[in-house]
Amino acid sequence: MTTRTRRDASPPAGYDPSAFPAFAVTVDVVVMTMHDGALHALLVRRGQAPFAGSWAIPGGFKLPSETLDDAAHRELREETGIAEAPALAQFGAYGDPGRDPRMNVVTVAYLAVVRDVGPLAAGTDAADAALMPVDDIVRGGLSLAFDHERIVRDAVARVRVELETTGLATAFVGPTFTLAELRAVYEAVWGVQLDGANFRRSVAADDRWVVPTGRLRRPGASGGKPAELFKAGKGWRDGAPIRRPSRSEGTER
Amino acid sequence: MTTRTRRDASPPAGYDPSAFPAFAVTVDVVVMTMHDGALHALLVRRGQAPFAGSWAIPGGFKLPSETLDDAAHRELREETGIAEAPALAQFGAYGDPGRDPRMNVVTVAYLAVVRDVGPLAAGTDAADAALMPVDDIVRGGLSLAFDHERIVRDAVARVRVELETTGLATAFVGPTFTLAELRAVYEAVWGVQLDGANFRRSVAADDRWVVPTGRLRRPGASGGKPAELFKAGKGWRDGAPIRRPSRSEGTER
DNA sequence: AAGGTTGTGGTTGGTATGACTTTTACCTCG
DNA sequence: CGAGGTAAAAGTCATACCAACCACAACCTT
Repeated sequence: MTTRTRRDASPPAGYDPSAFPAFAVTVDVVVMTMHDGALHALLVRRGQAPFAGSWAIPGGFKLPSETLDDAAHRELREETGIAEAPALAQFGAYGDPGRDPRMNVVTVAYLAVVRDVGPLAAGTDAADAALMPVDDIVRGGLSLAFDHERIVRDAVARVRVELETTGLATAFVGPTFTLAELRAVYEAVWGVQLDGANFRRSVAADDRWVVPTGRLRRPGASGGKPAELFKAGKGWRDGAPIRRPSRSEGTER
Repeated sequence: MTTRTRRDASPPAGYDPSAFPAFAVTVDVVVMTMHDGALHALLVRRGQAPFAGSWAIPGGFKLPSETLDDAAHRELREETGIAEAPALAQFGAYGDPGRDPRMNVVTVAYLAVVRDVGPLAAGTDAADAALMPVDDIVRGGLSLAFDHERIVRDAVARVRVELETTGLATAFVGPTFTLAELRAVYEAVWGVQLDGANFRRSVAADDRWVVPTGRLRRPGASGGKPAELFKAGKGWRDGAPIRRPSRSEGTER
C-alpha cells in the first residue's frame, strides 16, 4: 500500500497550498440558560438563503488571525451581545459533506452557559432572536438550519454529563445564589427531582462547594422562609458534589 | 454595533465563496495502547519540513467528500495499517494561528484505543513509527511537531475521564481477557493501585460487565493460578463499574 | 517438595445516600 | 393583628456501597 506518504511526501518541497481542498471554518455557539425552570437555548432566525427563515444557532466564520476560542467569544458578542461568558467550551466539530449546500464548511461547536441572556435584543432586532426550550428542539419540533439540530442535541448531552463532573451548574446561577436555585438547575437539566435536605447536605457540608455570604434572599410572593445566599467555592474546578441519580426513573423526564 | 450581520447579511446574495478565509482541514489521530504495563501513544517521524525529523501523531487532510469520522478511519488505516478501531472518537479541534507555519490549518483530533497496534511496521517503514510512553510526552521530554504535544496531553486527559464513565477500558484489551488484564488498564491509566478482590467484586458481580467464557489463560513464566477468561458484557454502553479513587494520592503516579 | 505468584472468597467498618420528619421564618389574607 | 400557608433549614434513621484487610486455593517453576 502507499501508506503514510500523504502528508510526509505528497507536497514535494515548497508544496502548493492550493493542492489541498479548501474549507471554510465556522464557529457556532449553543447558548444555554435557565428560563421558566427549563433549559433553553438561544436561537437566531436566518435572513439569507440557504435556510432563510429557519432558526439557527449563532455563529460565523473563523478568521486566520484568531484562535477558535477567540472566534467563539467574538461571535457570541457580535451576534447576541453577550460580552462575557466564563463557561464557553468547545465540544465538537462537524464536517459532513453537504452540510452546507454552498461550499465545504467545517464548523467547531461551542457551548456557552449564561445565567441571564441579558438584554437579548440589545443591538439586534428582537424579532430575530429567541429562547427555545431544548426539549422542543431535541424532540425535533422545529427544524433548524444545517445540521444544527444535531449540534444542539450533542450540546444537551454534553451539559448533562458536565453537570455531574464539573462546575457547570454554577454557571447557570448568578454570583450569589440560593441552594434552591442551584438545585433547580440540576432538576431541570436532568429531569429529576432531588431531595432538598440531601442536596443541602452534599453541597453545604464544607465550604468547598458553597460559602455562605451571610445575606438572605427575600421570599417570593407566596411566602416561605428566607433563603440563605451563597457564592461558589473553589472545589468546582476539581469535581462536583452532586451525582446523577441512576434510578430506574429513566434518563428523561 | 454592527452585530449579527456577519453571516446573515455579509454575502449579498449569490455570495462569493472566495470571500471567506480558506483553511485546510486535517484529521489527527492519537493512537493509544497498553505496552509494558504503561500507556503508550503511537508516533510517526516526519520526513518533510516543517518539523522534519520530529515526532508527530499520524494524520492528514480531510477530503470534501468524506465525513470527519471517515477521514479519521482512513488516515488511521493509511498511516498505521490499523484496519479497525472500534474506539475512535473525536475529542477536540485545534486552530491557533500559526500552528502550521505553511498555511491556515484547523485540525480535528481523534482518539483511537487499540489492544494491539499489531504489525506496526506492516506496509510502512518500521523506523518511522514507534510507541512512546505518554508520560514521556506529557512531561515534555520529546518535542513533537506542531502543537501535537498539547493534543496528546488533551487526549490523555480524555482517556482518564472516559475510563470512569464509558467502556473505553475494554478497548485496551482483546475480545477475551482476564480480570487482571482489565485491572492493569485502570492502574496504568490512572496511576493507582486497585485491590484485586474489590475489582472482581465490582466487575464480575453480574454479567453486565463481563461474562465468563469458561476458558482459562495459561500462566506466565513465573507461575501462578490460571486466570479465567472473560468477554465484555453489554453494560459498558450505559456506564462503567469502576470509579477513580479520589484519594489524596494525587492525580498522577 | 518448596516457594512464589495469581485468582477467589469472606469479613468488617466507614462513608454516602435516600426517605422522612420537624422546626424556623416569612408571606398573604381575613 | 392573628391564622393559615409556604418554603427553607435542620435533624433522624436505615440501608447500600465501598475500601481495606485477611485467608486460602490453584498452579507454575526450580
